[in-house]
Amino acid sequence: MSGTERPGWVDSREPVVASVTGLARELADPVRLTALQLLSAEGPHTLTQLADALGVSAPRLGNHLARLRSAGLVAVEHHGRHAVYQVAAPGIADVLTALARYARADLAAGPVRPATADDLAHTCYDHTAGLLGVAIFAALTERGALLPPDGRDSALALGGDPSLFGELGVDVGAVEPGRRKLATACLDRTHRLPHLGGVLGKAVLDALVARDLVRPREGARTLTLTPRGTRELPALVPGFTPPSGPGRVDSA
Amino acid sequence: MSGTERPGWVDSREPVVASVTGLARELADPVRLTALQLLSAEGPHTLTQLADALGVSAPRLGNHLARLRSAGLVAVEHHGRHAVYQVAAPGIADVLTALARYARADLAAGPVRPATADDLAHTCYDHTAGLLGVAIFAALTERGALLPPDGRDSALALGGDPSLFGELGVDVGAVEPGRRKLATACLDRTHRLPHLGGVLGKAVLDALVARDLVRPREGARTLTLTPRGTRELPALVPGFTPPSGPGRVDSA
DNA sequence: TCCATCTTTCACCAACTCATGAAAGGTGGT
DNA sequence: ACCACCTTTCATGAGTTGGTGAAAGATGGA
Repeated sequence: MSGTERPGWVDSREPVVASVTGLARELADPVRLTALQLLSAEGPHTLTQLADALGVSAPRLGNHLARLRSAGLVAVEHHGRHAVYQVAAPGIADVLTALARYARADLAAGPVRPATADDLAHTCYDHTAGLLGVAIFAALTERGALLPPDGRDSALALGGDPSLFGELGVDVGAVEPGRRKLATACLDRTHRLPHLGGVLGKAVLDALVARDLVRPREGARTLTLTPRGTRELPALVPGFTPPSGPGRVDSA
Repeated sequence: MSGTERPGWVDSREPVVASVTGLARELADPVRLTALQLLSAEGPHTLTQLADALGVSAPRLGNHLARLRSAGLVAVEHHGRHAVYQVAAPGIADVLTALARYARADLAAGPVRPATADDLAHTCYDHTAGLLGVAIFAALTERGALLPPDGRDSALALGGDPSLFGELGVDVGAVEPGRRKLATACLDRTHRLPHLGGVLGKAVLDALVARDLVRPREGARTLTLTPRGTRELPALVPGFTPPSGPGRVDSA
């Protein structure tokens, strides 16, 4: 449908083009990308918290954060001698999610099948991570059981429709937050998408184990899918499709 | 910039990180971004078609397309002396959509409110463009009335649920494609999101005019929202919210 | 006050990106 | 065969980006 050709299609001064390419440039570096993913999923962090988490030096991270700041993507608030960073552009989360999903499809189409058993499902402290954990989180937010993280608070708010929690075997009202937070988002290290943590995350994992859908392996973090889990989880958690065959996947 | 990163969060060899940052790098240039947007929305193009449309020289575009090709984002097929390019990674459309939506929110939050009357709604040949056209297209695909473009065919396929067409006042069965295609995606120049073209696009515009929701201005491409349109269109087209009043907009 | 800690800035150097223009493959029509 | 056209490659040079380490602001506690 390209009819009349005016110059201006490709013009870095065009606002939308400038906005998109500017954002893409910021996301094109591993440090900046990971920092934004962590801030977006898990809420505000101090510079050293972030530097520790990412395993980079403080000056290196500081330079990148300064860039992100002048791009308007993060904001800093000084509390005493600590600099607390948080995302400043709320819409960034959708972009990060779209990119992470693209990467999953991209790698799945590639030569190496990355889905080891450990990648399929494992525990992160006491909650579910891996592809299963990520799929559960996505289903919860899409079904309105959970509000997606807003990058400003490390605690997650519940949505208006907790029915999916019920289908998973969790009675939300019965889950008591003790010292721990009720629900948090925890960025999956490999998939770069959030999974559910906190007391509610533990409750979901307990329910899955109680229903014999997954089974923890002794002394390891890997969760194995039971035959029943392989059969029932894809229907229970839209978007979760174990890659061909039962829980056993031979790794290197 | 690379090399000595410890196995950890920030490692450009980590597959997901490499995939995302690699994609972001490709999207960080106006020529590559626009080429991908055009190919993704409107289907395959020849190199010179693209170069004409974008207003750049053939060698310049060729270099960028070579990059996109080795990044696996586009594929080329040689037909005689023509090189036909098309997108090779289907998931790219979702990323481009997310980025364009981010840009809209980003610019709306900025100092200058870009929503002129012309930007709100105007005609593109004989169909609806501007914010209204883009919102109609998004609503049609999300409601299942239209399948989103797949980057391989310039013609769009209809979805399984044409009810939104009915609500817009269009009887899909009565629309006869003559020489023109029934439905095409046409990339909006400013918003970088598709709107509906083809005979069906004309039918939608005609229906909106017949219902006195919008009114074409004599001798201009600008469409003005009627009071009725201002009242009824937001309910009819989810996602379309005229920025508080027909013409003038004051900053928040 | 001094000291430890957290944060930011700076300059240098290596590596990368991109536009340009010329020239070299290919292909089809005459 | 020739010519016109479409496409690709190449080298150059200007500009940008990113890691590093040292050093300079800030802040709070002793």
